[in-house]
Amino acid sequence: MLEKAALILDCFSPSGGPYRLSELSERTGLPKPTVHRLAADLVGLGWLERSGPRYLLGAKLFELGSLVPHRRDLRETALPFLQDLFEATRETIHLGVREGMEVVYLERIHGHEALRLPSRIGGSLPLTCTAVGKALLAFSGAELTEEVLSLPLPSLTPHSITDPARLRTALEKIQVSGLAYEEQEAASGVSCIAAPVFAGDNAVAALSVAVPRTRFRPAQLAPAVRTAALGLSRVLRGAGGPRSPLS
Amino acid sequence: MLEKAALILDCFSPSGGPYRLSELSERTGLPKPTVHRLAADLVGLGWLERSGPRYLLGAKLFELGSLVPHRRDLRETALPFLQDLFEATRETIHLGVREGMEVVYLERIHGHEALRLPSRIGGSLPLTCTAVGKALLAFSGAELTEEVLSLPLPSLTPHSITDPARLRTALEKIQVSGLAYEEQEAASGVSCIAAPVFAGDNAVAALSVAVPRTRFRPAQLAPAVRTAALGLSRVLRGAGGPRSPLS
DNA sequence: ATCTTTGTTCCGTGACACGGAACAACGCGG
DNA sequence: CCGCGTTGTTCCGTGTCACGGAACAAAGAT
Repeated sequence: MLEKAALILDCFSPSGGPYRLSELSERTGLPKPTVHRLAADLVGLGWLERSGPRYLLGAKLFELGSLVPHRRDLRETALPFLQDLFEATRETIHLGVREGMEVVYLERIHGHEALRLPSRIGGSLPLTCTAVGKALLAFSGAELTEEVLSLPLPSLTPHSITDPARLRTALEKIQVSGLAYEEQEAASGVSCIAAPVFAGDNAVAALSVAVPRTRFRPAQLAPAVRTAALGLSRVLRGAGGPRSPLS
Repeated sequence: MLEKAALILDCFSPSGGPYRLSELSERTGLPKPTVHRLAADLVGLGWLERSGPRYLLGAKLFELGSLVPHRRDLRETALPFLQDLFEATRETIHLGVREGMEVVYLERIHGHEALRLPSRIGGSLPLTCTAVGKALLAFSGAELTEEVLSLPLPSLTPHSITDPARLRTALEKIQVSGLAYEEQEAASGVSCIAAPVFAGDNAVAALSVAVPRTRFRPAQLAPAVRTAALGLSRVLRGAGGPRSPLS
């Protein structure tokens, strides 16, 4: 029963858009009466909302989602640095963490100029075609790198790297420089530069600046991103303590 | 069964803190084996996580919560204005909406100086003792005002307004000026100024600047807050269209 | 070493989730 | 205006699986 409720809620990933009863029934594979009953229950709990014939994710989920400790704490301590980075660049800023073989975005701030990007808070993208993802991958241990390279590389645009050899050399450069670049691999017309945030040897997060390709000036962005990432690393080291628990 | 799962998850509001099995059992009133089984199921779905003997809210909830349309869309269109406001003031910025007789915060951005405030993203506070809440209340129709005034007024600090008459005159001033003030009513040592965001006659949101009491200069903050709120109102009007559906 | 508290497993019982079928309410084209 | 496909809702008999007491195991506390 929980499982079926989860199936229903998962329909809303990643579009979030409203669905009708029969769409939910079709997408979940559950019979209509079952969806009807469960959806009603979920509405009662505030996990879904219903406006006319359409179902939407409910406010309660927003409330619960905001409380998830990992996400909330990191976002909270990172925010001042993201703001610094935004003020320094006035471009779109990302904060992301690794989850399996994907990057999950915890925060994304921007000004009035809306860049059309596939990244969304709470959403995930392949590690291999975003700057944040590459920064994370380059500092997540050799085993993960090998695993990623052994699988077919997904692509978001025609520019996404799909050649394992190219990716490998790219990762090596990132490990040396501490900076990850990406040009139109996640969205056409957008370039990106990212720096890893460390807590120990491995990256626990990464932050990036996304810029329209036409005005991408890496030399000017690099110091800002690096500074922000190092500042955050330092605060995390101090806050979590050097005793940082393994699990 | 869904209801019981919801009881468990609701234990994490508002602290979000980790709980042990028996704490969950006690807080929910459910017998231990039941909680044990449900918690295991929830972990399987990613709605809870378990580190050692402690349960935490899981990453899946963050993902789902980020998709809730009302919250996400408003937050997204408001963000550039929040950034403007932050750059102009370099103080803590809030974005909130009304939900029943409380204000729910959708966003809170700040710099390195951490103000100790009761407001949290996804969290809710009484309408009556926050600037955002008062701005919302003043423009949510007379019926709601009367209902709020007819009930005992909650307080967060000794400075919170508890006298209905005082609150009534305060609301009238807000309706005239389009600005809501609050001094140490939500947190001692912190003052706040808020402006409503309109979509039609009523406020759909409000945004505020929170400042340490000692450097609270309303005359300098007021124009900035008002400008941001009006800018957001204008964009919302344009985006949602003047045909804005009722439901 | 003993006791207390917490976590886990087991399992018989019965509540209630389940979904096919039948019905009602739309919306559309003729 | 009226059939007709689609979608939403209600009903209800069946069978399942959630339920939680009891008993056991593990971890701290004294």
